[in-house]
This record gives sequence, C-alpha cells and structure tokens, in this order.
Amino acid sequence: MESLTRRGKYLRFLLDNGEMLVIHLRMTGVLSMVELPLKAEQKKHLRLLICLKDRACLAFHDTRRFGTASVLPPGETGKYWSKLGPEPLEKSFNATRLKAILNNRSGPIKPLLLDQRLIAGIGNIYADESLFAARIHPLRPADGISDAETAALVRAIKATLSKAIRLGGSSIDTYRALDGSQGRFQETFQVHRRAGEPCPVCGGSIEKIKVGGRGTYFCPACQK
DNA sequence: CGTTAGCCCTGCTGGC
DNA sequence: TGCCAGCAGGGCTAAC
Repeated sequence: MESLTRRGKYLRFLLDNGEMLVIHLRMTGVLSMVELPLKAEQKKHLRLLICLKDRACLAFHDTRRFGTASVLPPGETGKYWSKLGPEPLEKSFNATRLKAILNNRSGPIKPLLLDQRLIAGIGNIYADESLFAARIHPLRPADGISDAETAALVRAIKATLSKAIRLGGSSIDTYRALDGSQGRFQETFQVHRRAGEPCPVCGGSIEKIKVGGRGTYFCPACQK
C-alpha cells in the first residue's frame, strides 16, 4: 500500500498498483485487525477481509450493511471526489465560503450541513452539536443567517469536529477504533440524543424533532 | 436546479 | 416477562 488518506467520510487506500480501495463505514461499519483463523464471533457481520502477511488481516465488519467498499481503477481515482464539498477543517473553509454555500437557499440550515456536496464530512451528531455551539436553530432558513452567525457556525463546526477527532470519535453504538478502543466524544454531547434532559447552558429542556428525516436535538431557548 | 420522500438493513429500545 | 412495532441514519434514486 502506498498511502491512506481521507476525503469527507471516505477512507482511501492507495495501492501499489495504482488502484484505490475506498471504504465508507456509514453508521455501523468497523475496521479492525484480526488474525487467522477467525473465531466464530469474528465471522459475524464480516463484509470484507484483506489478508496482508503472516496471518494478519484487516477486517471490515458492518452489522447494518450500509457501509461500502469498492476498488477504483488507476484512472478513476480523482473524479470520484469531484462532487464532494470542501473539507471543513481546512483553512480555506471560512465564513466567506460558508456564506456563499448558504446564500440563496431558503431551506432549513441543518440538512445543508449534512449535504456532502456542500460541505464534506459533517454527520448528524456533529451538525446538532455545531448548531448548538453556534446558537442557531436547526430549522432556521439558511439565507437568513447573519454574517456574525455564519462566522460563529464556522468556528463551531471546526471546534466540534476537532474535539471529536481528539476524543477518538463517538462510540454510541458499534463504532470502535482500529485497536478496538471506544471514542469518548459521546460523553461530551451537549444536545445530541439528550431529549428531555437539561440544556448544559440554560438548564431548559432539550427537544427532539425530525429535520430532513433525521433525528434532531436542540435547545429551544438557546438556539434561535 | 432545489427540495423532499423513500429505501436499504439489523439490533436495540420502549410500550403494553 | 415477553413480544413486536418503531427507531437509528448516509447516500442514492425518484418524483415533483
């Protein structure tokens, strides 16, 4: 293997022969190192097994089978990503950039944050937490968000994603790191999956609604 | 073109 | 206590 990179939510393994293995874990996908022979439990929900040397293998397990893995031929490793929006942690993702994305869009802000063609890599958890940090209601029309709020939202997205990465991600359900360890970002959720619990800022009750078909958690007092 | 609804899938949860 | 409907969600497609 030449290199392992990430673009949005896609893992990209560039192989020696120029092909690219692309893996998307979706919600329940897990990568781990296993050793042959596999135990019965390791065979359950196994989707892909890549054996390297000796008896060491990279295993891709996925209970819900939403995850994907595919191999791109050498000539097609570039255009695959052309539809994805900017990386939110890059310097070039700033208030000006986000403003341009939200401009002239009358729909609610939250589904736009989840649209990978507009911004790459923000999932449902991180959209909820970012909007809370920026004090923006998830149903706010995107083109009605002020310059100051747009700047706050950029800061919130960067801070939320950075913190989640630092804490190893969110192990709500099945997510584990390669070594099997759990992420700890879920311990710091402010609003996500906390319906009925008190808001950490104002003490009011956190509400849950559906936005764009996704469970959405927010504080109706803090987020306007 | 923008927006929305439905589908895929299985394990867990909540309500009775 | 046991059962089962409903929920969870990223990305794709279809429909409007």
